[in-house]
Amino acid sequence: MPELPEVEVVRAGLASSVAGRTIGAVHVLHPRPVRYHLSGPDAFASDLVGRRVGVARRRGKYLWLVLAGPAGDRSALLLHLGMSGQLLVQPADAPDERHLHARFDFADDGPQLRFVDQRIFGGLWVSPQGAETPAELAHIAPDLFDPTLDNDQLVARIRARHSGIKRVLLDQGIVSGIGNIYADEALFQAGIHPQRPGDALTLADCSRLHSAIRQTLATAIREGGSTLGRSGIANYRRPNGVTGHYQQRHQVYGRTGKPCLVCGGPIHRVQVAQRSTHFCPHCQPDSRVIPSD
DNA sequence: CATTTATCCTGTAAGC
DNA sequence: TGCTTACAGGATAAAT
Repeated sequence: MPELPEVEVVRAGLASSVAGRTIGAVHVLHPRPVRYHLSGPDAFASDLVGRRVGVARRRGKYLWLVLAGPAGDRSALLLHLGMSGQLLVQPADAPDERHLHARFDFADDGPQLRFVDQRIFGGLWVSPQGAETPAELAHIAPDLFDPTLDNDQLVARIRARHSGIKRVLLDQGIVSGIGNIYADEALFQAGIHPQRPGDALTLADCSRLHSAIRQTLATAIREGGSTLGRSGIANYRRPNGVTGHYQQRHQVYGRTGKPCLVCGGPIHRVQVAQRSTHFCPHCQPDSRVIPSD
């Protein structure tokens, strides 16, 4: 479930656990997660050994570790968790996790950084000039916490789309960081039907949606993100192994058929962009424009 | 051109 | 108990 809140919590966890440490060895146990590092797994490892980890940054669902090193080198270790990726900081003597695909040992022989990913949709690669903003992220829009976000432009782009608003929110080229869970939660909070066309949103709708997204994401970050299910394998955890708690605050996601916490009516589920979409038909009417206040 | 779908993977849970 | 099918946090190339 790594969406913006989970990635931000992971970023903060890495900032406090691996920043300032020097990479001693890199073990790639499965080639797929480093598929975007075009020179191959061995080159991926050798590009990182001896580098000191600096600041941990994030944009949308991507995060990167700036690498201090030879003067003038501005490279970064770029990471994406995909659907089921986890970054765990573990003692060197901890047994290998199931689906452990890459391990970073540090020169101080302290806890290791491990990349674990059941579905292997995630990826790790070195971005040569990626210290500020990796070139690989050129097509990814700023997220709602990015100071460079142009809100007027965002509203214009939303209202230029005829697709349903949920599909628009999931498009990382429009605004980044929002995934399936937080799209549903934010649209519920804003009182907007997920299939309302973007070009049918009023300015007041956009303003309410903007506030709802920011509040939803900010609260989720404070709660450590959302950890779903009980199976453990593919579940999101912070690098220190602690689970998130925001799933307890979900209003619509995963609540199909249960009573809406506002009006009591049943939560519906439909498919939007091949993703399960949860909403309250009463609180999120299809066509009617809801007054701002 | 904008928009939608099919696909990459493994695992779990539900239905028969 | 076993087998089959649907579904799961995302991103993107290919098709429409």
